[in-house]
Amino acid sequence: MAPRMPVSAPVSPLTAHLGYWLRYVSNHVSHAFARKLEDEGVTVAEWVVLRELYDAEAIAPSRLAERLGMTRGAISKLADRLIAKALVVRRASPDDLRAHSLSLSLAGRALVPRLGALADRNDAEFFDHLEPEERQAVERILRAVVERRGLKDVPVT
Amino acid sequence: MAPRMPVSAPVSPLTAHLGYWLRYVSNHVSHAFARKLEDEGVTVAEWVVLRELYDAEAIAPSRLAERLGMTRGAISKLADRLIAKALVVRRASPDDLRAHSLSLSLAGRALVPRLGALADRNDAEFFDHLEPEERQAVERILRAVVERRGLKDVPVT
DNA sequence: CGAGGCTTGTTGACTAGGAAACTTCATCCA
DNA sequence: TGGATGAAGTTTCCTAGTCAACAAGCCTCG
Repeated sequence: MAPRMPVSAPVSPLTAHLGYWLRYVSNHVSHAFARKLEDEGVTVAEWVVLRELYDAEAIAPSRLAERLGMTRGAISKLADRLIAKALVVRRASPDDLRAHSLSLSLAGRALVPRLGALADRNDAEFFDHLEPEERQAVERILRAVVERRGLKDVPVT
Repeated sequence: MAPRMPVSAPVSPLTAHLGYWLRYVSNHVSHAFARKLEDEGVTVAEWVVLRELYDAEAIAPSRLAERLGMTRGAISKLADRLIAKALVVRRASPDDLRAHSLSLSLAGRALVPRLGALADRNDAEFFDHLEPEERQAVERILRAVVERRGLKDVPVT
């Protein structure tokens, strides 16, 4: 009957949660990607914006904020940075004096494929050893989670 | 032969990368968890530290930094906050005058099970609809990625 | 011994994003 | 028509990290 430290109630370990593993791996993937992008002078958030603009031709900051799950404030600053890097152009809308539009500069458009290659390479480094079925299973499951939760805003960093 | 916009080289969409889906889902899981923790006045990073200390009795800030994949600077400030909330105690080591140790206060120890329940609930909200095999498959695959990359530092936010 | 070189923890400068206030403009409808 | 309402963007303040410089203390080996 030795005196003992207070006995603690059992609490699930961090590793018991799928969310833990998602965050763990996701953080490492993003971090590795960030280091690759560094050489091109771009952050992950900036890459996401550039990639989004690559398809969109031109897009309003608000819509971008919705799509990326960021606040308009954040987009405003992000756009400032991208404009300072001459990768993005901001234009005032002729119809609505409040509205603006963002689109890629020529330099921006030229850069995206290079960054895309880095993104491909990064993903491959982490996941290429998976069996195709495994890879598809994970993607399918994650998509289903998104679907089920009705998530509409996208992550960023 | 109408004049056309510059034709863009094909670039994989963001959604082509598994890393994208990991980040997407992970961000939402963490965010939802953060909102639950809010009621208890604690952040996700703080929860991770508390949970870590729950098992460890006492631990050096540096070790914590390694385990959590944060810098010592970040841990230093994080500890300040937890101490300010009276959830954690910092003691100087008698042997090594540089070294400190962090451990839970009684209030901290009492809080962890409550937070653990929130963590369980949060994970369940996102992933309980999965078939057990699906859930296990995802966990197994993510663990394998970690193993394979030799990742040793853990994510945070 | 004692000087150089680690390690430990803290601090300050900086970065990126969120929340909310604010400006400017459009719109709607009484 | 003109005042209320609300949307678009920007800005300010706050938080929470990193990085790099630092002080203090340990340790090693000449």
